[in-house]
Amino acid sequence: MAIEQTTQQRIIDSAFELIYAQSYAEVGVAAICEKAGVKKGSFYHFYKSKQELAIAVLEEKFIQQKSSILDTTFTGEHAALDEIALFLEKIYQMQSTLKETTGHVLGCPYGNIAIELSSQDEPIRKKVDHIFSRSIHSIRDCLQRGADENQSDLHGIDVTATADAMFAYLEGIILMAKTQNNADAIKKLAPAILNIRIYPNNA
Amino acid sequence: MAIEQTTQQRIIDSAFELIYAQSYAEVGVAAICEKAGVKKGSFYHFYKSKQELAIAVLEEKFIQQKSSILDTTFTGEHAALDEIALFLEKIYQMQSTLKETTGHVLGCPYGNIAIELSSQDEPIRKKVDHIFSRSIHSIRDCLQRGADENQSDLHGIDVTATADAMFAYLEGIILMAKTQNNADAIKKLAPAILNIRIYPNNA
DNA sequence: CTTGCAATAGACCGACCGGTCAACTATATT
DNA sequence: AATATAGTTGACCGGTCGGTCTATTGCAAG
Repeated sequence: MAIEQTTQQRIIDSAFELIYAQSYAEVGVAAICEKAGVKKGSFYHFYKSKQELAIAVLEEKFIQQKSSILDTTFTGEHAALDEIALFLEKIYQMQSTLKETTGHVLGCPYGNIAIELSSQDEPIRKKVDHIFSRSIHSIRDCLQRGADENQSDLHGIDVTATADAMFAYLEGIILMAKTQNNADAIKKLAPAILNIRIYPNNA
Repeated sequence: MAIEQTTQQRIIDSAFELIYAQSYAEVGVAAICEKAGVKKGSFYHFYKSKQELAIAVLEEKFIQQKSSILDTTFTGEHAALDEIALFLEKIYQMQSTLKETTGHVLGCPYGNIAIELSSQDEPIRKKVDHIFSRSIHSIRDCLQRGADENQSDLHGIDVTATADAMFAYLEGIILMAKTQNNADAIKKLAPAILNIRIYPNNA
């Protein structure tokens, strides 16, 4: 049962938790080190800067969440829109749990970083952009299958643009839930994602 | 022609510009004072803390933007969905101009603050929440009129929830544009806002 | 002319920031 | 046992943070 974690893993986990609960700027390297039980010198042995750590955290945590959430939701076993609805339900559950345990709806860890740092730190902006792309990819594949199988009225949509739009809506309702500090906003607004559509050449 | 500004106004304008372009945490009181041409002692004569200033900035700038954007868009002179489309077009224009002038799509000034500080600073969270409520109010009134007049297929929708959903979508596409540092994302995703609908009792 | 107060000025504070560094230890290889 | 290397330690750096304090100015009312 002994959970043996490497120093690097403890740094990444601590950094994620602190930054997610607060913000990138608010969490200092010293706080991350303290939580991880690591001295500052060791920290800079593994990462040459706070920024480099942040990028490692984003990648590591996304990979974890992709396999635990995205890949278990978009399995291709159910109707496309059912899988999307299930996805939002899981997001709601997570934010709801966060509210209960921490007192705050913390929102999307990647969206939070994107908004805080996109205009100040280009490497981090690109990292989040890439993570968003990979998330949207899961939605796009789901929609593509639905369109190919003539599910709902998905036939004829611009699959890529519609996946982008649905993801944007998801980020939007998470932002509202965080601003209201109330996860129920997600539950209330979730259904509307199912009738988002973008069609080709409607410029 | 002499634009005489009070010290307080210069502080608020400087703070808004700096915080909008960077972030709340990244911009120090000293930087705000320097940009405003004010000494620190004067700053703390008017505001008892950086937080108090931030709240004043949010209120002041929202009032300005409400009268210059919301009130000139949602006039009741056009069809409801036309006014909403026009609103998104204006948002696109603003972000596009920002990209050209500053090199960055800066996103929503209130959404940025909400995400950065909601889980750390309750008074600021509440302030942004209230600003969002007032913005959504404009959309709701617009939709209500459209529903009353049987425009499009707006009759029978949950007007309040649909207004919330449309606003969430707006925030979402602005977030995507900021993350991609490309205002065109707004233009591409904007049309889908028009078929967002939430109906009563679909729990 | 004087009293009083809003506004300005700028030196100063302890705390904390990200990051560096030289010294030390543990482990694996030869 | 000797060596090399990865990992650890904690003191230390200059700079910045939000905020305080005292002294001074400008102006308006008596």
